[in-house]
Amino acid sequence: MDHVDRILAQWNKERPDLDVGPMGLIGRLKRLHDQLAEGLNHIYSAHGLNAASFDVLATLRRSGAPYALSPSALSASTLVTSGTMTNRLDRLESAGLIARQRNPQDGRGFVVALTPKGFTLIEQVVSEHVANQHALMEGIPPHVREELNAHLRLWLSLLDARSPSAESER
Amino acid sequence: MDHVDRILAQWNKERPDLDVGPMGLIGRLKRLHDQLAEGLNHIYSAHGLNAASFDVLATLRRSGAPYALSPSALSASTLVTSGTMTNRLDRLESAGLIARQRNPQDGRGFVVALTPKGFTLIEQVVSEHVANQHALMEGIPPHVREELNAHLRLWLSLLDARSPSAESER
DNA sequence: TCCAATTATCTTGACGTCGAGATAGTTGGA
DNA sequence: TCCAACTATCTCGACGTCAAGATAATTGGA
Repeated sequence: MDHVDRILAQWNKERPDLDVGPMGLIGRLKRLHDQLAEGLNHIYSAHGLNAASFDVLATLRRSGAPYALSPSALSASTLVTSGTMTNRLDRLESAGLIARQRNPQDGRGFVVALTPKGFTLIEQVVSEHVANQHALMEGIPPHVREELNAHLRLWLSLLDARSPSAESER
Repeated sequence: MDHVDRILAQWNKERPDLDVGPMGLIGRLKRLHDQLAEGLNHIYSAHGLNAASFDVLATLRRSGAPYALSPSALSASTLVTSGTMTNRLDRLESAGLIARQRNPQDGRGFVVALTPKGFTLIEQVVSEHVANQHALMEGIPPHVREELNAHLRLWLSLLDARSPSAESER
């Protein structure tokens, strides 16, 4: 009897006409998402970061040398708007973790690169982050992980197929 | 090969020392969460609501007659801070969907109740919301739903057991 | 060569959320 | 009866995000 079960019980009493099966699943997924976000945040904040700044630094790091991308490429990769990316970059720049240089090939644009300080930091934080993710899944048996992964992938693909929005796949 | 797979492939190339299995699962869960949130939002916004206001109205509705709770009870139920609840209630009150009355039993507090307009609205929106949730799971076979539900419940219980934070259960 | 259309990025204003602190009212014990 | 401690709610300031629009530079075709 968790938080979600209590909500379903209330609906069953108040609106017995509704089949709230999907609500249970979706609700539990949301709760899990929130708990995981909180768990991940511990590592970020221990290094003066948050999910937004980690997201940018990690994207630059995993893009490979020279660890530089345009703001447009970054916002496309991280699925946020250009305004949001401007804000993130402003903060990371004043923290000295990234540097913006004008793109010599295209005067309209910039190239955003990890500074040595930014590289060193993200290298460390990513290691801790991955270890933390392992810890957050501790106790979940391998076959459960496999099924979860397969089921989430299926659900995601069904939704992506229906929403003509982002995510072209391939 | 979806968005998550591409990220994992980059990490495997750049940091082959890291085991990013859990990252795949957690990443996919986050993507799914975001897609579902977007899907749910369609119904909310069609009625001038968003997730925050729906959350409050639905909590009042499923609490049963007389559809009234204190701001504290509401923020506890919806897992947001008191400041956030004040903001939500301000907006719902100016929209005429809820009414705040001083609590006659305790001069410090208020009682927040659905107005007739608020009740009629949430009654309709909840019906559409539940139908929408069914639609968002269309194509997922029954046994997958059962396994997903069981697995998410397990994961959630493991996390709750470890974080002494909210969620006392029972 | 020019310029209208396009593109890259930043700016602005509105939200929603949080944490910390302020305000007002209640309560239990000396 | 008083008042220190507690409680309910609101206020304030800082973030992070988005949508829409502004600014500046590039580009392709007449």
